[in-house]
Amino acid sequence: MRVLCGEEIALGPGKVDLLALIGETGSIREAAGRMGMSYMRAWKLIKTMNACFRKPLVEAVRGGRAHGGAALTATGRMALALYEQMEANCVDATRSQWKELRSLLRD
Amino acid sequence: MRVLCGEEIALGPGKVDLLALIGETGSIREAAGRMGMSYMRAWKLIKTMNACFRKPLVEAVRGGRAHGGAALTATGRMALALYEQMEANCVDATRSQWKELRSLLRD
DNA sequence: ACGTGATATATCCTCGAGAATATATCGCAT
DNA sequence: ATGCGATATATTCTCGAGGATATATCACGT
Repeated sequence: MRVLCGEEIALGPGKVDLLALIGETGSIREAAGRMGMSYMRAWKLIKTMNACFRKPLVEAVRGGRAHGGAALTATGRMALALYEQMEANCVDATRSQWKELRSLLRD
Repeated sequence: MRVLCGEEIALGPGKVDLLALIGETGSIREAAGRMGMSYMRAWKLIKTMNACFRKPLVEAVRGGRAHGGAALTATGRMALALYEQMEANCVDATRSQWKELRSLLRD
């Protein structure tokens, strides 16, 4: 499931996982590391997300006591929650057809 | 919405549109033309689909009275119908969250 | 003032997906 | 036999997304 914004992908599975991890860890670098992706890649995903929404989903600070960090904004937490709800609802609403379709698939 | 089969995409928006057009036109070439894609591309999509399912979704004949053509198999029609139902159910099941999420998006 | 560890951003480079091209094949009609 | 119009498949080529690398920036401790 993907949420599009023009040609860009505003939200997809990868971006959502990243959001969740940033919420947990409070760090872009740490979140990227846990997903096995480079900091660069994570940062570009975040840049895209922030550009797609009216308000940023992630806000980061440089320097400071903890040498910087990142956190979800209220909009970010809202978008994450909505996406997860939508996904759960989809799985639920397609269960019977999905079962039938899987039986037609090879693996 | 995408249906995966290992690493391959068994069904996605493009493939489903192609299936529908083949059902209507009875020809891979004609269907590809209407979607503005090359015959090669359409043929590769079909090859992938047929490989992902236990039985082919599209069967084609070469030569003959009408100089060949293509048609959906029973499995093909079933898969197409199931996908369309799943999509409709998803849209329905996520309407409220989707509306809320859209209000957070820029466009 | 300087080191530190995080974010921010530009620049180069690689690799592979997909387009383009070319060719083979089929089965019937004439 | 030969032509036709469709499918079938290999081969070559191109281009751009994404990774790798390098560097700048920040703000606080010490």
